[in-house]
Amino acid sequence: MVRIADILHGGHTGRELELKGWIYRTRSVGGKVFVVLRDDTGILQATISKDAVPADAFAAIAKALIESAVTVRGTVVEDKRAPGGFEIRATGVLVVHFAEKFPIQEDLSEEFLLDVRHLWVRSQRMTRIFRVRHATFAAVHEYFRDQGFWEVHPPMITPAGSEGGATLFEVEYFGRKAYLTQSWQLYAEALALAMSKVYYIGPSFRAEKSRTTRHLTEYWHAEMEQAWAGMDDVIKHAESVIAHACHRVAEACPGDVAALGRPPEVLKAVRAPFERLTYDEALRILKAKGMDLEWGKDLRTLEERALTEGKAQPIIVTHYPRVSQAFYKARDPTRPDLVLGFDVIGGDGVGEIVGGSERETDLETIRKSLVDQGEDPKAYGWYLDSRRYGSVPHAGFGMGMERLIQWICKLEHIRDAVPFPRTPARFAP
RNA sequence: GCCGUCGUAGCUCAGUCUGGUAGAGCCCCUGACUGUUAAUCAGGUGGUCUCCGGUUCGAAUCCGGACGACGGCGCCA
Repeated sequence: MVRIADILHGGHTGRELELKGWIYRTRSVGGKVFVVLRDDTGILQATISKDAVPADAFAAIAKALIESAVTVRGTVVEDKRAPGGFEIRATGVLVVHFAEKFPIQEDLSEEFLLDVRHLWVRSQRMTRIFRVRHATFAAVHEYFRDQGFWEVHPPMITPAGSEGGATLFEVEYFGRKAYLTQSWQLYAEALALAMSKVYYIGPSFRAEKSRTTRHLTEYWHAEMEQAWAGMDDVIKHAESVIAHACHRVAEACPGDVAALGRPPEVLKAVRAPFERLTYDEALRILKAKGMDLEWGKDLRTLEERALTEGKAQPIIVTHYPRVSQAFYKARDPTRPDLVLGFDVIGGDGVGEIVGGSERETDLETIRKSLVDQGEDPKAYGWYLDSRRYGSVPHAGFGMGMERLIQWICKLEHIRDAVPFPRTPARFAP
């Protein structure tokens, strides 16, 4: 089948061919109808003259509304008057389906677009993002496989959470309570002791009522776990996988990211290592900017924005205070009040893209952390077995795919990084 | 969990302060136009003013409540 993108690249100029697509715009001037068609690769104008096609076909195309499905047979010509510089001059045209009045027009509100999301996904903006998403997923898989990681899959239905008392979606499981996974974390550690280097990309669910431009209740999580590795080892993977994804997207869809507001040159220039600072250094920088954050408090949106302001690529913050960090994060042997944990923080309001850490290997230390956080170690019985049978240093991270895509595409809101976003207020369409 | 804004035609909104027969643009329909770029021009269709209750001779408008949505913060990826 002929692709519009190939026509726009001059690949079919002068040829007679048949194009299938949907009406994106239609204009009529008496004896001529200009129909802009879209397919999955772009938009192209078809020019239909009254005297070049059968009378009934002309009458049909003249009254076909936006989003009608049509096939056009004709010759591809280069013409400056056509949007995009190319058009197809029809010798035949068939309206496969006459669309009803399409609800989406020029003036749009966020609310309405979310109501008709199933139709809005046809827009140029959304299809551009989908192509970038496609390339991003491919790049992340490619990176980990090239680096010798095994793709292994955790369950989506789980008996408990991984982040202490965090917010889980409950599901009824044959009369018992189960939960949708919010991270493969605990399973990853078990799998890393089986397969050494493991990764996976899949959905995570968080029942947090977060009303922000960077939260979804259902999002795609790229996670990795590596045995015989420390924090620095996995930081390198985090930087490299992000850089690799940026490069691949820049190669695969430069026009799409450019149209979305992210010049492909910026993506090509993303390079590891990223700027790295410790939590203590971050606090000093913030203080110099007049933002006094109490030691021990997590960086908030405000602080993350200040730290990434003007940066062309994400930055990394390491060595967070141990207070209120997840129980499985390893203590810094030289500073027991810190953990060997890190975040990759993107600019443009995206914030934390990656969160990771070296894992605590000592059974008793983990037990104590669980108790300190008010958890019952018994509930983590199977997980704690990883510290009973051949416990080794290991580390890993989780990356929010939509956050990465949000950063790459410079999206104002994370919900556009996924076709049908799930947020606290909305789970339809 | 906290704070704020909004709800009128299919869509985007005005009208609400100061109560008196529901408005505009776009879409759509009809007609004109053989190079339009959000085409243009002329005419036309289209309403449970979110819902419930109250005040009033009279409520889109004033009062009370409910519901829904959007935006921001916190938490996280």
